[in-house]
Formats: sequence, C-alpha cells, structure tokens
Amino acid sequence: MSISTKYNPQAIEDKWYAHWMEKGYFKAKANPDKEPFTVVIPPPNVTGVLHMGHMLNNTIQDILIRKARMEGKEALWVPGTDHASIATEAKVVRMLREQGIKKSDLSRDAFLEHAWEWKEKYGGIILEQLKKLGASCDWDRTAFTMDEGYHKAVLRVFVDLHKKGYIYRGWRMVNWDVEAQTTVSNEEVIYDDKEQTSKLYKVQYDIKDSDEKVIIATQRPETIMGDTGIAVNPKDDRFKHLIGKKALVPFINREIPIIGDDYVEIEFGTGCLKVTPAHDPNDYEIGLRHNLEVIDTISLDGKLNEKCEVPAYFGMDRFKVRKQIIKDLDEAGFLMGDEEFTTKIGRSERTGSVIEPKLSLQWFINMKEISKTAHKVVMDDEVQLVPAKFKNTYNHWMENVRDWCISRQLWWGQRIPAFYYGTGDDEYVVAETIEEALTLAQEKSGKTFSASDLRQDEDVLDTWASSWLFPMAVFDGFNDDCFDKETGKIIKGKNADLDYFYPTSVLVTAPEILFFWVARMIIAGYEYTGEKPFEHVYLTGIVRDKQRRKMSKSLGNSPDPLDLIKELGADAVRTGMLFSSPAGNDLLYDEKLVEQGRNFANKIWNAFRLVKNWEVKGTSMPAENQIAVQWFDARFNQALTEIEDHFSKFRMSDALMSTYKLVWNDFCSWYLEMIKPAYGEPIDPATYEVTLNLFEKLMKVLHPFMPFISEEVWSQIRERAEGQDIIVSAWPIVGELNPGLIKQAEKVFELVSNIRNARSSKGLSPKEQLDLFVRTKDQSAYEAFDGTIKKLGNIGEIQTTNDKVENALSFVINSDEFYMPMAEGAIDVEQEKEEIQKELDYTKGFLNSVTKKLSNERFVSGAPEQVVANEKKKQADAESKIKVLEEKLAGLG
RNA sequence: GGGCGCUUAGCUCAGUUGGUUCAGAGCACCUCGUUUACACCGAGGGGGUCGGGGGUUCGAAUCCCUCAGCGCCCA
Repeated sequence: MSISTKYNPQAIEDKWYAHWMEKGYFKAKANPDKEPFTVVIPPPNVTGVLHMGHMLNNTIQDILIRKARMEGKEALWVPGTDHASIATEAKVVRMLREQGIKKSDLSRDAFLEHAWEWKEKYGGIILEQLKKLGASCDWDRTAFTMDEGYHKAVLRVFVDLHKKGYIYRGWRMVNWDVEAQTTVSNEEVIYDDKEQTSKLYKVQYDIKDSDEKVIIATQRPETIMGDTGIAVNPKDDRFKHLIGKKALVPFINREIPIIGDDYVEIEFGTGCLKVTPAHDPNDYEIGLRHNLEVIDTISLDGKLNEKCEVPAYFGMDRFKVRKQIIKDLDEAGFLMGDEEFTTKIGRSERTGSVIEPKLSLQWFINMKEISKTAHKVVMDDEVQLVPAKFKNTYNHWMENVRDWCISRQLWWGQRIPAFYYGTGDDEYVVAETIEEALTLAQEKSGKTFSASDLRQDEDVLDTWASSWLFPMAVFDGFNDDCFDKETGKIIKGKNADLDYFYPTSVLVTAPEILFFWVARMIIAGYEYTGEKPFEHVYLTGIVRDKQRRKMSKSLGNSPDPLDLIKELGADAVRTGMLFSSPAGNDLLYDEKLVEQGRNFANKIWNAFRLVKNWEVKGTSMPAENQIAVQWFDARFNQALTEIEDHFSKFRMSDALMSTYKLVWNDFCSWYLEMIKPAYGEPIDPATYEVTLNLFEKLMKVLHPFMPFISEEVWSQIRERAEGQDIIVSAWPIVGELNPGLIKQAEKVFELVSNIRNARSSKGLSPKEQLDLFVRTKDQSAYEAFDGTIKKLGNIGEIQTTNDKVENALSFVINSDEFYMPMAEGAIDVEQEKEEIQKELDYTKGFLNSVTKKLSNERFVSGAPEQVVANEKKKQADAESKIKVLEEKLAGLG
C-alpha cells in the first residue's frame, strides 16, 4: 500500500462531512432512553461572515457536542442566525442607495421585501462556512429570529410582559444615532480607544438685576439655547451667593435659575455648569431634581429647530452651529476664551456618527423585579459561569441593572404590537393581532372603532428582545399548545422537544455579550419556564492579533478562516485556535499555532502509515512488547483521567494538550519505538492487533478536536461495516490505573535518555552499539524493561555488576550507577572527575539545605508528618548519592 | 470617577486548600543528525532571584500591605 508521506486534508474533509450529513449523524430527537446534551449556537448575525472569533467559539461547541455524542448522549446542537435589526437595515439601505433608491421613497412593506431578499441571499453564508469547520449542527433545526413561529413568540412575550406590568412607555434620555435615525442601547455606543482633545469654551452669562456675571464652561456651545439653568456647587464659596438668582441666556435672554447641585465639580472648567436637560443625560438628571424646563432644540436629524429661537440656526447641523455660534458669541462679547481638554466621545457602533443624547418616548422593560432570580442563580452557581471570575462582573451589572429600552426606530424586525386609537399618552392597547387590538381598544375606550382607526407603533423591537428567547424559541416553546396566556408561563408536557432538550447544557459565547444576551436569556428562561436556560456558560476569549489588537475587518489583521482551512485543513485550524485558549483568556492568534495543528495531523498520519505498512507474521508477542503494551495501556488510562478532568472543568486547551502529548510523546516517541520491528522485519500478530486497538482508542479521544483525520484513520485502520463510523463510536472508558508501572517506565526512559546523552556527549553515533553495566541494589527495577533498554538505547548486553567498571562512560541515577565500557583511552579521566565533582558539590548543597530544615525543631514539630517524612527521604537519597559519587571519584584516582 | 482582574522562561500560559514529583508545559531558540513512519521529523541542551519593596510563617509563586505597569466592566 502506498500512502503519501504528507497528510492532505482537503479532499478528506469534504468527503467526511458529506458522509456524516448523508448518514444523519447530526440529527437528534427526543429520546427518553438517552440523556440529552443540548447546545444552542449563539446565533451569528445575518450580515456577518465567518471570522476567527466564530472559529474559536464554534470549535469549542463542536468539541463538546461530539464528545457527548460519543458518550452515548442525545447530542443536539441547534444552529441559527439572528436578524440584526440595525446592522441589516443599514446594509439594505446602503444597497438600495447604490441602486439609486432612497429608503424614504419606499413603503414599509416594499422596504421589507428588499430586506427579506437580502436576507435570503446573504443570511445563510455564515452557517455554510461553519460546515467547512466541521460543525456538527442539526441543520434541519436551523432557526432564525424572524421565522414565523419565532416572530410570533417575540410578540407574544411583549404582550405578556406588558400585561404583567414589566413593559412601560416613557420619556427617557436615549442614545440617538442621527445617521441611522434610531436609538441605540448604551452597549452599542462605543467610546474611542484614545481620548480626544476637545475644546472647552467659556461663555459669559449676564445675571438679572445685577452687575455680576457667571462664566460657564461647555464643550457644546450649540446647545446654549436649550439651557434652562445654571448649576454651581453649593459648597463653592465663589458662587454660592448666586444661588436663587436668574441668569440670562446669551442671544435669547431667557431667564434661567441658578441652582446649587453637588454634581458640579468645583475644580472642573469654571465651576459653573450650564444645564441643558434635553441634550445631556446628567443635565437631565439635574433638571429632574430641580424641576427645570426641558427645551429640545435639536431635531432627530441632528439639525437645530425653531425652539432654539435664533432664526439663523434653524435647520443647520449641530456641528455647523457649533462653529458658527463660537464666532457669534465672540463677536457679541460673550466668549471668554477656551481651553483644551481630553474627553471621550460616544459614537454609534453601527454608523460611527456621534451619539446625540435625546429625550424621547420609548418602550422599556422594567428590569429590577424580573431579573431577581437570574441574579441569584448565577451567584449561587446554579447557572455556572466559566471562568467563575465573570460572576463579579455579572453581579455588578445585576445590582445596578437599568431598565431596558427595547424600541428601535427601524423597520427590519418585530414591529411593536402596540396600537394607538388616539393621541393621548394612554390611548393605546397592546395585542398580538389587530383583531384583538380592536376588541381591546373598544373595551378600554368605550368607543367603536374599525381596524383603520388603529395605528400600530412604527418602531420595531431591539434584536436582543428576540434573541433572549432563543433557547426556548428554537423548540417552538411559545406555540399555542404550550404557552399559557393566562399565567404567562410555558406549560410542561405539551412540547416533547422543549421538555426533553431544555434546559440546555452549555452556552458557549463571548464575554462581550454577557449582559446583552446571556443575562437576558437567564431572565427570560426563569420568567417563562421557571428553569434555567443552560447549566453552564462558557465564556471564550477574544481573538486578537500578536499586537493584542482585536481582529477586525477594518484593521485588516484577520486572516480569512476559509483560506486558512483550505490551506492547512479544518483540523489544523481547530486545534490551532484551541492550543492557546484557556477559558476567558484572550487568544493571541498566530498562524504558527495552526501550523502546529497541521504538523500534529501529519504526525498522526505518519504513525498510521508506519503501523499500516507493517508486514504481520510470526509467532507470539515478545516480552519487550508485552511490557510496552502494558505500560501504554496504563499511560493511556492515566492520560484519559486527566483529559476527563480537564473536560469537566471546561479546560479545553488543556484537554487538547494532554491528548497531543499522549499521541506524540507517549505513543509515537515511546510506544511505537518500543514495539517497532527492525527494518524489513515483520511484526507479530498479537502486537499488531493490540496496537491497532490502541490507535483506535487514541483516534476516539482525538475525534472531538480533530474530527476529520480521526475519521479517516479510523476508516482505514480496520475494515468497517456500514455505520461503524468514529463519530458515533463509543468514547473510551478509563481502565485500570497502574501508577507503579508508569513510575518504573519513567525511570527506564530516564535511563535511555542518559544513555543517549552520554553517547552524544562523547560524539559517538547512536548507531554505535555499547554494552551496559548496572550497579544497583534493586536488580528487578530494570529487568522487565531489558529489551526496551537495549532497543531504545542501542545496547548490546546488559549486565549487573557489584564493582565499578573501569574505562567506561558512566552516570548515576538516584543511587544507581551505570557504565558503558569504551575502548582503551576513550575516556578523559580529568574531565570525568570534573563532572562528578560538580554533581557532588550540587548534591552536598542540596543535602545541606534539607538537613538544615530537618534540624529546625519548629519545622519538625509544625509541619505535617508526610512532609517531614518526605524531607527525610530526600536526605537519605542525597546521602547515598553522595556516597556513590565519592566512591566513583576515588576510583578514578 | 467607581468596581473587578492581571503581572511566572524569548512568546502564550499551567501552578487547585502555603509543605511530596515546586519552579512546569507548548511553541520559539541552540547543538547534533538526510537511522529504514514522519525534516510538517528525530536525539540532546540552554533559559525564570515567579513585576518592585515590606510583612505574616518553621516554610510564600501561593496569604496580607504597599508601589509600579497593564487590562476589562460600569459611569
């Protein structure tokens, strides 16, 4: 059989993915005989393309799912996408603009048609890309947050929460994105990495009935016309006498009160703060405290309106007005100078335009009450965050949880099911359908309406207000059968999938969306099912480049994952991502890591070639192979124990590293070398069979990490019947541990290393065979491994001796002495003496420190028995080693 | 400004309640090697006073204080 010396992943990967799909291995269904293991994907955005973050995130999910599947669980990974209201709408608007179509020229329905078209065309790309990675999702269950059922669920929840009193409508200071013409959440406002230099302008205000003036400092002089107060710190001796007087706004001479408020920092600026409640969140709060008027001088498009009372500014953009008013103030003598200061300017994550704080009527969810359980369960580890350090962050957010503004001034998404029948603030009803709304409206108002009298709210819901239902909604948990509108709960026993697969097992996601999404899913989960949505939340790190910069398209520092897969293979990419990725730690991406993964695949491939190319013939298993098999079996069990432990703690990269070392070091470097027949010689059938078994077990452990190569090797290593694929094979069980044997083997390996080392230190070729004399008290220690030592150390004869051997290469391990006789004159006695003396000095120093410790009365009485006993053993070992070395030295003359 | 966290070998990180194998792993690096699975390899090797200082203790990478630097979340 001829197999390439290089592993070539491309053809193999596509072949196996197609095979798995065809066999339906990814599909899961409610099966009471099995334990469920469920993962729902963090739905990628429909506008997205696969980036390195997805690679990491989905690799981890696939590893968990594949392992669970092999463990005999009903493993279900539900894929899906979310509709990404703002991002998608922005994309569609841009696309239309390129075609010369303005959104404002389209009706809502016409626009949505374009949006759906766009979604159908591009929305599934990312899921297709995940297949290249090997993701074993149940694709039949692919969910989308605007699917018909999902859409209904979102509306149903809105109606329900409104009924329960959690949803209300109110005026709030929101982050207004002038360009996208919508509010965005606090989390969607980004502040520049670097602080920016901005100017603080000093503007003088006259005081009514007084010759005194106040000078305020502001970075937004264009909002002056919206001022309704001047605030000073009541402790500020410079100004406190002014409190209660009236100041006059420049140009328009509006009388505004001077008030005292602790918020004002005495040191900052001039110590006088102009208060513009309509255009600054802090000012709004001050305004509330002092009952100040709210004058909204900036329109939704970012231009000043008539309320600013200066006709020259009407319809002018806020930033243009800033430039203009500085000139005007200066000319009129109000400007008293400016100073530079550093600030951070908030911009919209979506459009990059400067966020305008704006007072507006929005829908909110009152979070205090509804989030209580979700707060508690994480603190109590009922829902476990991994790594646990995120509990702190979570706690802090929950303790200060703020109401959630859920309306967005967009068209793409779930339109808020509120229907207005009049213009009054309270003249509306909330209902799932217009028919219900009509009934409710008539009941509430006592009047008779037709459908056309009702006007549905123009806004849609925040995308997170749909994705927070994901773990329930993907199982159609809000359908008419199982959702009880009276109690606002999902009833058990009405939905087989939900009953079986929910709560899900693990959620794997990025810490960035801990609040956006994770916390809210926990809230929704308890609200509707009374249960957690998932047992564990595994928070991955962020993928960064070597300079620790976040990977991003705009920086161009992210490789294209698909190119990478094409070049090096999906298995390599998967392991590469994982090699350096402890939970919650950022991953510094380096293509070297992926290359390491590729090298690993190649190593496995060549080990496979070696074994597969052996000629099988002969008699029984030789003794050295028997011990090798026993040892590797013990080592495998030990490693598997470690690997299981790592998995149980979600230490995925450690689990991979243990597997890597088991395969490369223990199996390839030691075991295969131990049993490898001499060149051209056949291997005995028993050793061959056992080796195939071991290889199979290794491939199983490897499968979750490297599904493709493990399946390929599995398929070739033995004849397989239909359906005997590794993906559905049984995960190995830890067998008998044999720590004694492992220890013994370690000693032997150390001996082999010493032999090789001694040889190479004398410049001898490894091919040159030597004999070995062993001087030891425990002759049995090395006996079992005689054959191994001969083979790996290229030793001719092994003999025990009671005497020193002259003219030999020698070394000491613990208190055992080893000699390899050399030709006369090959040993440099002086050099030898020097080396022994060096080791002797070191050992004496070591003994000294141990003895000192043991002669310390407080140590002997204070330390645990075990520790003291151990020190005593160290002392004895050192003493005997010194004796051996001294004898040796004496023997050399 | 408030809260949380980090600093261990050139790089990325382990190090569980202070005390067996406590100073480790992978990669990188250096030397040697075209040995018959693999140079995407093999054999061997060097490298850290655990950020600085102080304290508790018989004993500290591990606990406490402090200084310095970095990061994250919230305002």
